[in-house]
Amino acid sequence: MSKCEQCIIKQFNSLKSLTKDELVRISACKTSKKIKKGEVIFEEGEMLNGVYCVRDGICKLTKLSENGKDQIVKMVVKGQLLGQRSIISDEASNLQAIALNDMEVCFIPKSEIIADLQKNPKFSFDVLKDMASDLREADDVIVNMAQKSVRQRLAESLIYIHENFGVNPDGTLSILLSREDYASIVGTATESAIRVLSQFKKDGLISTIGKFIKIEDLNGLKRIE
Amino acid sequence: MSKCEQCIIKQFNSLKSLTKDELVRISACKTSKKIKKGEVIFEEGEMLNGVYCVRDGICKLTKLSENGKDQIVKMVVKGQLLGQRSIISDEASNLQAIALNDMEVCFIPKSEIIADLQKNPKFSFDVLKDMASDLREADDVIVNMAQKSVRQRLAESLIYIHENFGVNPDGTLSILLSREDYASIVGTATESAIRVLSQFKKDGLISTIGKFIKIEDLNGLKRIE
DNA sequence: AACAAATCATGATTAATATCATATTTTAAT
DNA sequence: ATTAAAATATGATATTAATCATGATTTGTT
Repeated sequence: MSKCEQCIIKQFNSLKSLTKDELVRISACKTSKKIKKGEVIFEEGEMLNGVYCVRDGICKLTKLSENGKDQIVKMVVKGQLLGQRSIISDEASNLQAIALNDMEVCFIPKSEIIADLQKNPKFSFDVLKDMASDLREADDVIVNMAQKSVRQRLAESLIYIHENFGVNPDGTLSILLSREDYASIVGTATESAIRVLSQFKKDGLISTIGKFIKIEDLNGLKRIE
Repeated sequence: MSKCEQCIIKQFNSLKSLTKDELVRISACKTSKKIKKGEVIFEEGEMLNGVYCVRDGICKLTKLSENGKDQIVKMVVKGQLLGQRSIISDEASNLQAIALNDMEVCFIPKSEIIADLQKNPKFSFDVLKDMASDLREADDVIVNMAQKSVRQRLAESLIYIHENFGVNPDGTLSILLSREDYASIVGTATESAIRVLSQFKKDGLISTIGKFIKIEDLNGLKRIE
């Protein structure tokens, strides 16, 4: 099993602020896990015993609405941490995590993380910054949900995925999502998401290669009202 | 000017985790301010030089949407801190803060807060918890915005205000908001907010005393679909 | 290869909400 | 007190998106 001290993934999250010693200790008690596409990493309402460091793959964080529909609140990709919020507030998770493709994660026990948070101010400040950034993003999502049309939100989601999660060699979005997932990000009916994507395709804003989506006219998407 | 060490307000926020010494130091460099109803505390895009501790009054945090409408993202009341997020991420504020009534706040310079965050792990863990809680609330708002009707969102906003900000002696909501503010919380047109509130009144779910709103049938509001 | 199940697609209809228009009432200013 | 401006209210209409219905296509399974 590879060692945290040498793992390059941590460069992308707050674990980079841990000392060598702390990393060695974490490495000793962490467990690596492979998670299959579609598998649940943790459930909404579940008490987490630690955080996950995503070494590879992507997952979605969803919340079940009272009307029975799932809403995707955030996507977490390689390099990011999963579950800090619940660990910090010492509450059951408010979100469910589901793998969108095959994943590789390291699980770090809660006690270890909490100890480091209380001992290493640099680490805790880094986690604080992460959370501040998540909060800012959440504010943006709230405003978009409240004020923009489904067309706009879907266009912006495509742009967001393009800019934040990158593209494959052929230019298609690296993340493969079902139409239902898109609907669940945007907060609309699946049929509506399908309709809007079809329209984008007709208008030459996007194209599809198999199930993959490619943005053909980024500026056009940005101009959607 | 009153001293932070003796101020009871801090019991309600993370400043309570500061040591006596730290509080004395903060007390020495803080400034008290009175803010009139409607006054802007800070603008979206403004660099904050510190955080505000709200001693009295209520303010709204809004974000301007691209379509020119303001969205209320959060309300901050007596006892809470204002501006931590921006200070921590060292970015311009993503939100504008406007007083909803006359306020009294203490301004604590950024350098002081940052120093304490880096020195006092208990304080920084407390701020972390605050932020985690804000993030959880933001997730809930996202899901509500995405999945619920205007009627539901407005009903829930009334309940939220009732439960979190309390009522006056006559049972009316302690916070006085314009119909435009309600629209801006729910993310709808002002006319729509007015219409829904009128309907709630006709249905006996709420009543109004002057401009104040009183919840008459809490369970009825909760049952709104 | 054959089949079932899931996903994607599109049309028709309905429901929710935005927008525009216009009163009425309340608040603020002179 | 009078007037202007802002906030509240309500109707009519237009737009957006949800829902219901039905097929086509893709994917996974035996």
